[in-house]
Amino acid sequence: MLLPAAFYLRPDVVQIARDLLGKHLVTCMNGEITSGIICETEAYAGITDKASHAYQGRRTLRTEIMYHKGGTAYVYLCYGVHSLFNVVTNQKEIPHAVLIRSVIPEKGKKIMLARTRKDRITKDFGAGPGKVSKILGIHYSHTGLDLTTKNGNSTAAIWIENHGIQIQTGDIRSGPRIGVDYAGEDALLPYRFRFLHAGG
DNA sequence: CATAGGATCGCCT
DNA sequence: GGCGATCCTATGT
Repeated sequence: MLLPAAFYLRPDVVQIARDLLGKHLVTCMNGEITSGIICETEAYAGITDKASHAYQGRRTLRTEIMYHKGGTAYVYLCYGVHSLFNVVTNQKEIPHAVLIRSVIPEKGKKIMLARTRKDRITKDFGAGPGKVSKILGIHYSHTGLDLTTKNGNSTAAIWIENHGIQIQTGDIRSGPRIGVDYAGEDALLPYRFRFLHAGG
């Protein structure tokens, strides 16, 4: 059920990005549980990937989290407004990560509506990395949280569950990542994965 | 210390 | 489809 550390410690970040499709991303913020089914991800392949924050082994206060062991949350602020949630993968010191780009709301929909100040859940409610964090209550201050325990810290916990959803290869679309034009030829790598669920 | 820019979103036309 | 919001982070002086 709860994804074990071994899931994240595997060496192939692209495979992990595929495997995360259909898994449940769960948060518990101040006692409020919300969750969504992951249906879009992007792999960021560490020091050799021009699109990665850790390209060429860059280490800064922000990216240091990427060098933690697989199963750690890497959350950072984008465009001054959006917290983007990533799953760190691979062994300690190897800065691979998977960006979660969209989820289908599952548990705690009422809480999500309150967080977004909307009155109903539309089809694109959890589509987009900024929206994923918004509806699940994830903030960039949550960077560094351990995803392999439900305990987190006193106010926040994030984890991922396997509910046994089987995804056929034909239900996955891959393609280039979004918003990484600056990455030259690496911008063309097919590191983005989408789960084509029923109705979408 | 100053500055430029970003793995986006929502509202406007 | 075009654009402004909004502020942290990284880098340079």
